[in-house]
Amino acid sequence: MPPDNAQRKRQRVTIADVAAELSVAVSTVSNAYNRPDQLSPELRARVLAVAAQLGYPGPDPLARSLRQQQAGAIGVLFAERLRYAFTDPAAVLVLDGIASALEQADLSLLLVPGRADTTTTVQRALVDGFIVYSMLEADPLVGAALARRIPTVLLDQPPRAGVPSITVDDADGAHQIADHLLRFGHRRFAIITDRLSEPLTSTDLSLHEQAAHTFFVTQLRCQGYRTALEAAGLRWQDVPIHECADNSQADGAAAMQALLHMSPRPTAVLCITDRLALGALTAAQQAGLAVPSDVSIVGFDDIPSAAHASPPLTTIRQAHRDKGLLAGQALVALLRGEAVAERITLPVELVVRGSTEPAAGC
Amino acid sequence: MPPDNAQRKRQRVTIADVAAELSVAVSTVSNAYNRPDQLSPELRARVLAVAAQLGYPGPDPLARSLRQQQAGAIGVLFAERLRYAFTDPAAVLVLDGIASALEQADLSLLLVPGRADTTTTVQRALVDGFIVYSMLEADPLVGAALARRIPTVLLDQPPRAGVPSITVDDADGAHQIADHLLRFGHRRFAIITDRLSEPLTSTDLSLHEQAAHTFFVTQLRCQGYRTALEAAGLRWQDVPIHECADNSQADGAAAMQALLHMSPRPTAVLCITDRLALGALTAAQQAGLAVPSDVSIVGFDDIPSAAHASPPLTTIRQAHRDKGLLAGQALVALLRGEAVAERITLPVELVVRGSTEPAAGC
DNA sequence: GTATATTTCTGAAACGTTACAGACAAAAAC
DNA sequence: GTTTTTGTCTGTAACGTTTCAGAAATATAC
Repeated sequence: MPPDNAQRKRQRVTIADVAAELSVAVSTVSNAYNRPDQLSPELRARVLAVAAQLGYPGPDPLARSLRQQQAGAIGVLFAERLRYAFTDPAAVLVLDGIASALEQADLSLLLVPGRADTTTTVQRALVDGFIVYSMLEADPLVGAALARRIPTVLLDQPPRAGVPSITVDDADGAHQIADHLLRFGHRRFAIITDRLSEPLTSTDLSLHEQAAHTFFVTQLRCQGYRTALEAAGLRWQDVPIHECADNSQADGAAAMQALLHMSPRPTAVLCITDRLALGALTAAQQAGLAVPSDVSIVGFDDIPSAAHASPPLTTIRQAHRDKGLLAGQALVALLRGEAVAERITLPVELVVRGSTEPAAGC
Repeated sequence: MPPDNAQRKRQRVTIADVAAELSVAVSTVSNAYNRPDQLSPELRARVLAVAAQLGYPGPDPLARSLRQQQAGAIGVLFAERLRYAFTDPAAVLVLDGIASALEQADLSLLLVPGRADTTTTVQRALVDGFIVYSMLEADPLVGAALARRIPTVLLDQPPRAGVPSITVDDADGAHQIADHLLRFGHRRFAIITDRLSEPLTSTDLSLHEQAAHTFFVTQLRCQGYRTALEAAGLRWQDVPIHECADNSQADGAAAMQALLHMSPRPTAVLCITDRLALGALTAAQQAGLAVPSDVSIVGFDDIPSAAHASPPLTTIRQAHRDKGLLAGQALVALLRGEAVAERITLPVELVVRGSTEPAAGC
């Protein structure tokens, strides 16, 4: 299709053209669209007819939004790559929840691409507010969003004073699921996690230093594992941690393969997400190991496919969709000038399924 | 959190305030942000310092967009409920593809909620273009989008003159997969489809009448089934069609249960999507039937979980992600004033897996 | 030392609306 | 027959930027 068709950028028809054609005031044309009660039905009909004839596409949204000082959309900042939003099952559920909240408020949802090299998309996003979801605390995009000084809600983010935050009790979940394995008599653990800036092998201080470069939920979950294992008398330094570049099944499988070469082999593998766990599961089985009799594997998140794996995955359930819904509702409330809780922490629940059993010799 | 905190709508700081404070022209402040080469580094530093001190959040995106006549985002119209976009695996892949294309062009993606009762969200969407994806042709939202007279690409939609359209050869796919079953000797078919306005049991004319109220791909696929079956000497009127309200596994299962009560029972079930097929599969198995020996089941789309089902699903593969990518790229080209193909049709591929086998007695 | 660039800053005109106060006439109230 | 209300329509001032031609000052060329 040549560009010189109906979609070509031809001379723009504005409200002024319609007004001129009819010899009425521009405000009258405006009223025809926005306040039908402010003019006679006959005139309104004429205005609309002339507008159609002239090819006037209706009031320009940008001009209207500038005048009314509202964009009618909220922005979601999530992950480095926009496409990731559509790939991760847990994220999909969260976005679904956000979408539900917005739908009720007639707001649109702007997905802002998070290229690390520029913050301009955030600075120029036409939105009335932001939901910042699972970004690195040090990510410039987060700073750029907060610098906009528009209503913002943090979701799975380190809380900041003055900004409503919704978080999940990830540390508790990690603690619970590690405890579950400890009660089964497991003593040789390994951890498969997504990207850490450095292995979590040093002191608390170092934990804090690297915090800004580690995903908040990753931090919390690792902390949960740690406190549980240390409470059982295990030394954190002795627990092998395998770090994956991506939260994907493929990376989980690769990590598992690496762990299987260790000796003594771990009898329980703590995966920081279900996707990694599912990968680990298949890798273990392909290596000829039986799950859970040779090795117990647990995940985190209870994504839909966790229940359908064989064996089904023992994991930590959280209400992904409600989490998103809550965040969306909080932002909507903020936009309306209503009060909002500064901090909400959602509970988690241990879901025991077939991928775990007592350690051999118990 | 009380609304009177840092996020309260306080007196707004504009570029003029910064300029006044410094006794420079507003254009100088503007240049400090947008054209650093247009002013001395010292003055620029002073401007930025004063801006920070005054709490100026940077140039207002709405005003900038109005002035520059571009929103920096494109809108996607999809399904009735925004949340559906995040639920359907095929749609997720398509959106992922669209997102990739936009990411490269530094454009954001606006998901417009499609409430049938109002078109205002479409009319007011702050976007430079639209991708209309799998909407009912008669949906007012589609009309509203086209009425905006901004660059638009149709995806899995009935083509319209002057608007670039990207479609998939769904009819061919349906024909192929029906043929596959016919070659296996099947003669007793049933069809499970998503919402139709009326059962597809009448003449071609009626097909056209209801077209505007049926999803385009549903139409194409049903046509494909029909031509294949009729070419094999079967009468379309004799083929039971079960219509589902939603494209969900649950609805597919319910449909299958209904079909199982028929006698003679169909030996082959054509499902118009993989999700319906997966539901049908489990329902058949729960009813004590073996798939494929008692009944062959096929899907359409080759979503990721189709390969992981047991038995894995025979289906029609299409390049969901590439489809979205192509649509995104076409829209980007349109926005740049480049020429774009008016019509692209993507091929499909039959993927034979374990859910089909020759009919008993062959 | 004049003419020509170059750098740095300015002012006003858009961008296309909507909100609001008011003008005018016709209808309603007393 | 005056006042009050109602119904229609108008004009103008925002909304907060960016753009662009040009002014002023400073540097460069000859």
